[in-house]
Amino acid sequence: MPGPNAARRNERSRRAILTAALELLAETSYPDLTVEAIAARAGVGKQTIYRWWRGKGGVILEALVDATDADGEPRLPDTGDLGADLRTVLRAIVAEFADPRLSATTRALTIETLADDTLAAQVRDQILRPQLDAVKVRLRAGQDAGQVRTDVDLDQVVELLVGPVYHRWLLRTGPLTDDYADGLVALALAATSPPERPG
Amino acid sequence: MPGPNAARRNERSRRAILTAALELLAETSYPDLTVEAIAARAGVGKQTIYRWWRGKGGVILEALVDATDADGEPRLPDTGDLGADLRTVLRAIVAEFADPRLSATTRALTIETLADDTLAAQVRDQILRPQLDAVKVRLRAGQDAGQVRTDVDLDQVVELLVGPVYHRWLLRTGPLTDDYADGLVALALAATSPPERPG
Amino acid sequence: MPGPNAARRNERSRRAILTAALELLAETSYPDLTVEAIAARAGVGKQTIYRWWRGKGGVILEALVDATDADGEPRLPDTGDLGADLRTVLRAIVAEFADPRLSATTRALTIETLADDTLAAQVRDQILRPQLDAVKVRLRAGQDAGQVRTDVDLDQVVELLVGPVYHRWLLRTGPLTDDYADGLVALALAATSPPERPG
Amino acid sequence: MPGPNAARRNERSRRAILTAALELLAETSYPDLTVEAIAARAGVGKQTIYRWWRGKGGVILEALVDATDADGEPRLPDTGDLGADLRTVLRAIVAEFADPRLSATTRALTIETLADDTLAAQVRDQILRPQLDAVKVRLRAGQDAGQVRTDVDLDQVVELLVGPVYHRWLLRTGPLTDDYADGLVALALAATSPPERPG
DNA sequence: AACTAAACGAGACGGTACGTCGAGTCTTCAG
DNA sequence: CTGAAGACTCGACGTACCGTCTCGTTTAGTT
Repeated sequence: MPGPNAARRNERSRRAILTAALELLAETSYPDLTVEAIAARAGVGKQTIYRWWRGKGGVILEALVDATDADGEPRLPDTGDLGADLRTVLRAIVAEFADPRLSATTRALTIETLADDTLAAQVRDQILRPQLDAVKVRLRAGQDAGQVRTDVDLDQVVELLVGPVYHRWLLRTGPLTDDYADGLVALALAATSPPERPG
Repeated sequence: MPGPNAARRNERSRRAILTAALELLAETSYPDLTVEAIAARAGVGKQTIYRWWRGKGGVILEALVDATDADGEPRLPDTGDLGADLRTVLRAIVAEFADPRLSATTRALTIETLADDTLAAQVRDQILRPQLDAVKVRLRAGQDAGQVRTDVDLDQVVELLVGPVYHRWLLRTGPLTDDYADGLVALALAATSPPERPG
Repeated sequence: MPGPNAARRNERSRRAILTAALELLAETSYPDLTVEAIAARAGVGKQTIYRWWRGKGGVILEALVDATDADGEPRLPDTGDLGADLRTVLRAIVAEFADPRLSATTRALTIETLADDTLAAQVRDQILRPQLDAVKVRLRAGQDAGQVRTDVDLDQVVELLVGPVYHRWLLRTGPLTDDYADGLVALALAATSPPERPG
Repeated sequence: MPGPNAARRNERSRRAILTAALELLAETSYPDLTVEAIAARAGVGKQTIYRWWRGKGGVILEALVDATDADGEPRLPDTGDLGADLRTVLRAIVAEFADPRLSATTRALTIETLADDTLAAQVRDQILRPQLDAVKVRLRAGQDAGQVRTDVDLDQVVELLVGPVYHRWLLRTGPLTDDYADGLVALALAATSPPERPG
């Protein structure tokens, strides 16, 4: 995307920068994370960072995208039991937010996102959307199987599941546990289960 | 709370600082808001800010608390129609997040909150909790009136309403409209309405 | 000289301030000596210092004048042996400059003097002049006794004795010893002894 | 001497800083001279000053050394007439101290010198010593020519000439004129002329 | 295999803001 | 109604990073 000739890019430096950034993020808070420190830790000139990224936000984003891509396309299990499948994925999400190590990058990106619309769009499209869509796909399968009403907006249902977790994590209004995840799934299913068919 | 003798505090300076902070926040992004600028705008020495607050985060918090307190105890309407009442409040919340002016302070506090647990707790208890509790009170009234199942955790229901809005606002995954608010209320009601009583 | 009614002045505070100033001067370098510290040490409000003095320079001056006055009018010995008397006084001066404790105040006043003409005049007239004049008086007695030429400016001779000491002390160009003092006296006497009277 | 790589140093910035410092010193008193003002006047970041100097004292020192070096090795005239030569140089020294513009830097360095031993040593060795030595050289020539006694310490004689000037300048005890300079030379010569040779 | 141009490490640069310190002034309150 | 205590405005301090800008030095990809 940027001006310089990407073909000549030093992959070793790129990896060192991403690694250093994640390491430092695990050691300090995000506002205390500096481009200078990343460059020093990576054994790299500052210019090499600014040549390829717009700042620390971009570096963190790419680090996270890299990590996510390694997992391949996210795909939810489909055991036929919609509730069980949703519980599985929501428990995983809750666990990720509860883990201070894993949530450090999320926290970092959230901060940067609040002030930088460009970055926000990238985070949304490259990281968040695929994960939300995976849930949505599973819900659609539930619709097809008659377990979910057909007159609901599936995007909204996804947010009904994920939004409260995000809210609770950011604002620390309560514990992030498996029970909490299960409760959310129960509520979401209750909200979207089709009306009883009269005999 | 801090060291200096609060009795000798200059109320004029305090007000000038809070006002200046809110003004500047409306003019620039939060990361561009500096203590130096607040002091200059307020016609106050920087030391007077650092004497009473720990940084710009604390100032914004107090400014917002002040503004909130002025409104008095938040109290939801109770017209007897639970759905209508919830739509009213959720539309208000959505409108607030959609208004760039109003959401600037919220955005600012959210950023600071992500890196400062002390501040996070203050925001939660002094600003957020009262608002959430107001919704909760209305829901409990709904429970008493038999409009809401008695076996649900009302805190969780509140989050079911507010969490998705917060999620959508922060991550910009969709528009914040009245329709969206109404849809959330419909889902929440469907999730919590008591089972049909057989005739 | 100052505005406030001197009659109402609190002598206890005045003494406490002067004492605190001298104590602190012995503990830290002069630029590190602050009005704030003096006030704190003396158990006095800052205003009480600014009410009666123009700053730390004035305080130090008064402290030194006070100390000097206690010694009464300086008077050089007159044993009839001009050389011996001058050696006595010059050795004392050299010793005072060589003593780090005693020279701290002198150093402090000199600094302040360099930037404040008013203070410089006070130092000159209240502290320095009496000391120089005492030497001058002894030299005049020498003149009367025919030991000193009558065609020399005695002020200049005094400076001939004291100037080099001051120079050496300030610029640290050599040791300040009794031998050095004696050498200066010898040179000064040689410069001012009357011509041989032909038999 | 400092940490950073001197080879990469920007000579333009260095010159701008020294020039700005001298300009500002001519405009304000030394205590009112701030690093911030020097940086602003020089169009330079403050860090660039602190990177290469320890503070304003060091800057002034280097500015003065630079100016002095430009003059090359100081060398006193030797016309054969010792008295005339000494009068020439002492009149020059007196004139320099009497000139408010020229004495501003001297005054500044003296202040800093009083509180910083490291700087004092630099001033002594790099600025003062060469000037004093030049006088000493001329005196030694006088000794060789039989105009000065061989049993006097020439360093002491130099101080006999310069010390009183310094003293009078600092303490403002009298005017700094050519007559004063001539009088000092006369006294010094009288103090050091060899005894009459009996015919 | 030498040439050339870009990316690289290093780090100095002009800046901005930080959080602290002290100056000198102004206000409050106890004796 | 003085004077201690100390909060106030102001402005400089010295530091930390920002993002830009040279410097030589690798390191590719031509020629």
